[in-house]
Amino acid sequence: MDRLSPSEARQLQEQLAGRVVLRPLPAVFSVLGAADLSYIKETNQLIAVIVTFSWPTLQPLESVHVKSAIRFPYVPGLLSFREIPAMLKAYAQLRRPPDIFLCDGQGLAHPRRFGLACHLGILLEKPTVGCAKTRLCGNHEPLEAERGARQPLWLDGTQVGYVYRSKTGVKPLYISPGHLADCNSALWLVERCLGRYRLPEPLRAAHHTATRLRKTMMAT
DNA sequence: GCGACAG
DNA sequence: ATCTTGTCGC
Repeated sequence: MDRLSPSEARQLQEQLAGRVVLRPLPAVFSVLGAADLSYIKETNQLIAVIVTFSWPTLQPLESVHVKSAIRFPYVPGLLSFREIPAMLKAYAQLRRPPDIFLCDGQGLAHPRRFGLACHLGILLEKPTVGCAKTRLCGNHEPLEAERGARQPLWLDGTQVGYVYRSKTGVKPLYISPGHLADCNSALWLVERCLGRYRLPEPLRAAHHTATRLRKTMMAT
């Protein structure tokens, strides 16, 4: 999965998309993981952070991070090829592997039905859920402004996820199953992870850690 | 050809 | 993603 051309990457996505399994998330599990990245412009590197939490209490368990050289440019639709190498490196540092992963990006809500969350799920063979801050593709009916409002996200006549207003008056979240999950349980998981803010707490924690590390490392 | 386009 | 201050609205 290293030095692919964009067209080869798209071809690989179409192939791997056939392996994605859609089904409800496990009813019982004990560790939830969340991953996020920050970018170090000066060295053209990525910092990958994975934070794990006990479920369902969401108490922090451990946090790992790695620096990784960028091997693939950012291309809309091919984000996973840029981020996954760093995420796998961080994953190897974990003492206790998560049962389920929350990802900062799309899952099924992708032109070839193979967003970042699907890719990570297939490689780790674990349930994953995608939670993106903005839309990549798909259409939906108008969303009410109140917290909790939701609309199915459609792509070519099939539902690929939900557009979900996590807080009143904020921009919605784009939630879609990655692997070993489905639209409804993906939304359920995100709802269960919400705290006071727009983003689910695990992703906020991973994002804050990644951002803080970037600034810390710039001074090194 | 034109607009859209996760992080 | 990152570059960036004040400011409008819950």
